Amino acid sequence: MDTLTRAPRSPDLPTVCRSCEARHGGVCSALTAAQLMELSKHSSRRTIYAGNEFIGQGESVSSYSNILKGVVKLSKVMADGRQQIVGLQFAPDFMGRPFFEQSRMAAEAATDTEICVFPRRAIERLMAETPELEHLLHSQALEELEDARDWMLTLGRKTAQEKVASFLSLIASHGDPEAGDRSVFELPLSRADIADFLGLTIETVSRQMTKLRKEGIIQIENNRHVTVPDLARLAAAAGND
Amino acid sequence: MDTLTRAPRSPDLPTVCRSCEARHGGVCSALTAAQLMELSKHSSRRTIYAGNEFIGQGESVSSYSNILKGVVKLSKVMADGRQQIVGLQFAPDFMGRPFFEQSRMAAEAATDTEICVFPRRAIERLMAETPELEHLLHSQALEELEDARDWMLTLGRKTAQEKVASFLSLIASHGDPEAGDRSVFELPLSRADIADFLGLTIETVSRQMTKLRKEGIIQIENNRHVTVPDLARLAAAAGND
DNA sequence: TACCAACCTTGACCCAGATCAATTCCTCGC
DNA sequence: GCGAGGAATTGATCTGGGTCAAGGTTGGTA
Repeated sequence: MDTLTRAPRSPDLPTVCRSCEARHGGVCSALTAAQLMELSKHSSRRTIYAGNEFIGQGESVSSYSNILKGVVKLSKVMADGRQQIVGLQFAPDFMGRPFFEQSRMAAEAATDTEICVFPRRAIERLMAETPELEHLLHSQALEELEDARDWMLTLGRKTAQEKVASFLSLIASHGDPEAGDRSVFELPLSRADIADFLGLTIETVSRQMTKLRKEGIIQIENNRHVTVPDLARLAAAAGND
Repeated sequence: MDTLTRAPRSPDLPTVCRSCEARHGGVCSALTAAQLMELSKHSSRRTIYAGNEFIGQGESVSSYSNILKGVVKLSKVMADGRQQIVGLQFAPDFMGRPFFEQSRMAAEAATDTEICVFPRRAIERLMAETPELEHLLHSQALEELEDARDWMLTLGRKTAQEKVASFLSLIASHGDPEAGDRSVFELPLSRADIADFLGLTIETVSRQMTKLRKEGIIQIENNRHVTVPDLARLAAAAGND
């Protein structure tokens, strides 16, 4: 590993994953063009339809992936069926649990999702020879940790109203930036999923959405299409300082 | 960084932090003896008494530390004072938020605590030149992330009874292993802290402890000293499959 | 050995959110 | 356009855990 000579990054070669024919998110930006080409040979694109679970809780994981499009929910389930969504992954997030053979949660497509899959071994080899890649994944993990801890505050200490407003704020800030306008977005989750994310019931989520609507903080069309006239007001309703 | 020659690990030199005169936890095991000696020059030992906050929320962080003894609680506070403990750090955990200049939470000693402090820059320099160190901190971060997500399930979906039992299980499994027996331990947190960790009130924590006591699942002496006759029964009460 | 202050427990009551039970609303196939 | 079936809303009622209010313990101090 010490003796490995890394190919210099060449600006001539496109830094895209060939098999995906799409620019990857974070992972690829730490790789040289040569490494990317090599990785491309082992990677493949997959489409996963909404509601499809593609990694089960307790399952062994032999591949990692980049999310190219869509939203993936990560959840933990108790023996009696109680469920908690512990994280959402948006494009262009990298998904994988380096070092853990067994997944301790399930991954399911919330919306129709496209991912680029590479074998676990390929990433681990690259990580061993490219400190920049490990650094990138490390900082991603720390950000996810920070997000998870923010959500713990939401779960443990906020009221139903604040939880729902927090969720809407989260989606507003992670929503498709192509639309340009952060104040109009589609909800990627059903009411049932929102409830599982917030530690509430479907009925409570629905009631709080109605309440926010009647207070003029949000507008809802066709269940999923949300408009927020004033994002600051929503943030205030979420209890954010 | 590519050209840096790392000193070989020498078995003759003790891999301990000189100024601490104590063996470090994870961080130091990835360093060579020479690096450890160098790090020792910049590190110092500190004692922090229970209840002392040593990193404030929003404060800028210029040093990292190893916990040598004691328990540290990490917490987030809302503008109106509602508080959530988002993690506990036990010896010999490494504490620090590489890459984040600003701490987004507070760190406070739960019990009397001894830490070994080094400047942020020193660790960052070492991390840049030692991939093993980054790898170690990366895997620690992933484990903390997994723990945080497990706790999200506890916060979002468990009953008060299950939450308290989950907390006791956690302490039993992280408690001082010198005692040998995992079924007898001192609680490192007050009832108020336990409540903040579980998203409950003091009164509810107290009532659930009494209930567990009356059911014979635990014994309590002097508020803090706990005996668990049957750890499996406690785990079952915590809702763990 | 007595006092004080912080911490913990217990009781009575209340309310936010859960549960149970209908409707009503979308979406999609035909 | 029509109907079927899942998804969402709304209403009525219940309850787990919060709130408010006393006491009881414990440990430190003199």
